[in-house]
Amino acid sequence: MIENDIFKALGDPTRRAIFEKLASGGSNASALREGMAISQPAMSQHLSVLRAARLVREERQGRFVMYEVDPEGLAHIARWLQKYRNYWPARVDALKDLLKDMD
Amino acid sequence: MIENDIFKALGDPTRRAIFEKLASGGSNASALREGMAISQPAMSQHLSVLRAARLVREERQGRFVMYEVDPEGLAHIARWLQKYRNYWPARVDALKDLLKDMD
DNA sequence: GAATCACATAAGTTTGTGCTTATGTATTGA
DNA sequence: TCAATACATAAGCACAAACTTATGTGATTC
Repeated sequence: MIENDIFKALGDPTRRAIFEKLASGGSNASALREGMAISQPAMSQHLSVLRAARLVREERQGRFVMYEVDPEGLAHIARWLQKYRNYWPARVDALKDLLKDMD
Repeated sequence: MIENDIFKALGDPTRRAIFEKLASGGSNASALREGMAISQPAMSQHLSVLRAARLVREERQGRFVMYEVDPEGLAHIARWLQKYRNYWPARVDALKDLLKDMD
């Protein structure tokens, strides 16, 4: 049940902050820590949780490990959300616009 | 930080099951329990968490309390997701279709 | 107004989560 | 090959979360 991993991963504010940082550009684990008052092991553990949820993916580059957003996790949320489309309020125009952009 | 409440609420499989049930039709708390191997207090507590996250809303009807999906929580997830639209994979056609339906 | 029904809340227990310090592992460069 | 760097893993601790049983509260019915 991947939804569990995804929602649990995003249920922690520190992890969402890390994810948000990565969303504005890939980075290695050490660089991610800058300005974040978080220990190295804590960061490593958070990244591990995000990776298990497929919200983030890694690629080793020498002795650094580059992290970046994995679209798979986000896509999964989008698919989950879609199941409840009947309940979305009428004012999702912003979302409509964004999808127009993708054409 | 409402995202915390929302994602934490959805991070529990029992709570997602409850939400899913409500998505296919409003119901009172007792009716929700049917076929769910969950105690009455547990259900009440789960509903309380879902309500705090604005994923669900209630309305007292006599001595019953009707629960139904609150669009506000879902909309909040949609808005959150939208921030990362750059990372959505190209194949979100299903989502596009759904938005066409809303026109 | 007393019993009953539908549900909420309280208090306690167990398990899970997020952190810490300590140590291990892979890669690089002197 | 040895030290340093970048990161992962292990173990332990404190707190939160999900359950339980017991009890409280508001609405209905007799």
